[in-house]
Amino acid sequence: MKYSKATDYALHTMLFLMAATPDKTIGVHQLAEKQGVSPTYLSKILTKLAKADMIESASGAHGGYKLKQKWDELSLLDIVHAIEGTSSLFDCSFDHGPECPIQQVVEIAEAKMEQHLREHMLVTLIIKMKDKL
Amino acid sequence: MKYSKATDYALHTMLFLMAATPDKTIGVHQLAEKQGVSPTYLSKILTKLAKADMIESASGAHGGYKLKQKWDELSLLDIVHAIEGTSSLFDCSFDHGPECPIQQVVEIAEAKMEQHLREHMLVTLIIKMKDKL
DNA sequence: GCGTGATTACTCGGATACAAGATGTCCGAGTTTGAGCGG
DNA sequence: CCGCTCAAACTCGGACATCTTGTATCCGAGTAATCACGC
Repeated sequence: MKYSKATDYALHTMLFLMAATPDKTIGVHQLAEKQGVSPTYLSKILTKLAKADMIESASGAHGGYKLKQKWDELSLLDIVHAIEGTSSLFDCSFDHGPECPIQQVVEIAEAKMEQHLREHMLVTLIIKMKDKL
Repeated sequence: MKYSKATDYALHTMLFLMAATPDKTIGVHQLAEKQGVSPTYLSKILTKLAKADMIESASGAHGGYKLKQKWDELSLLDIVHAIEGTSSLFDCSFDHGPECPIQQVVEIAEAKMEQHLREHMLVTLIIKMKDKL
């Protein structure tokens, strides 16, 4: 049970974009190189973020990705959800009545984790690590 | 990002064992049938629980699995850890200094989830659903 | 100088390849129980 | 009635087979900027 590497790439890419001038578009190539990923693969991940309306892509020469408007309101959870999806951690496959007690406990636990991720904005992370990007 | 079905099977199997007379050994076949899994596969999962010292196996005729001593002290988290492993949700693959701030946030979030799972004992779940097994 | 077209530098999206892990099956080996059988 | 043997009913563990998902690459198509060229 792990977050995929895609989540890792997505998070770091968002930090890069925020650390740079927020309005500037940056090419996939440059973003990929910093993290040692192939540009095509990163592009796929960024497409997901674009569909989640967090960034937007500009095609053509000097194209690339840049942040959308409310980028300073994004939390860690937003990114995780965009990449990993929002479905529950646990699906009870045994039929015992309307609600599985195990399921309920796990869902609350999951909610606590998500709450913590929701409380942490990407912007505040930038401050902590701006010099290390 | 999901718990595997194996975790699901493991949890339910533990509940079955607890709902039955705790000292009784029950065959894999019977346990598997209730959940609609193949006995051989379930056996693999139960081997993990046995290695984690939660249950013990008795071979030979009338063999099967039964709970070990401190079964009433087991939490949901114990089972999850036994099956899913204990490694962290997130591995930062980007090199920026000793500690990745993202990593720290995720780890705390994860700890909150685990705390909640740790607080819920399997025994208390049994009470809620004893009639539905 | 200005429009037009070609070139270049990009992203986009689908198709595909590859790898790893989850899921599930098969079988040979070992172990305990209990029944059958001979003394 | 006792003890020995043997078959039956199990689990154990390793070796596979299969399926799904994550990871990654390739390429054709589209698009925007820029440059070249002709008027």
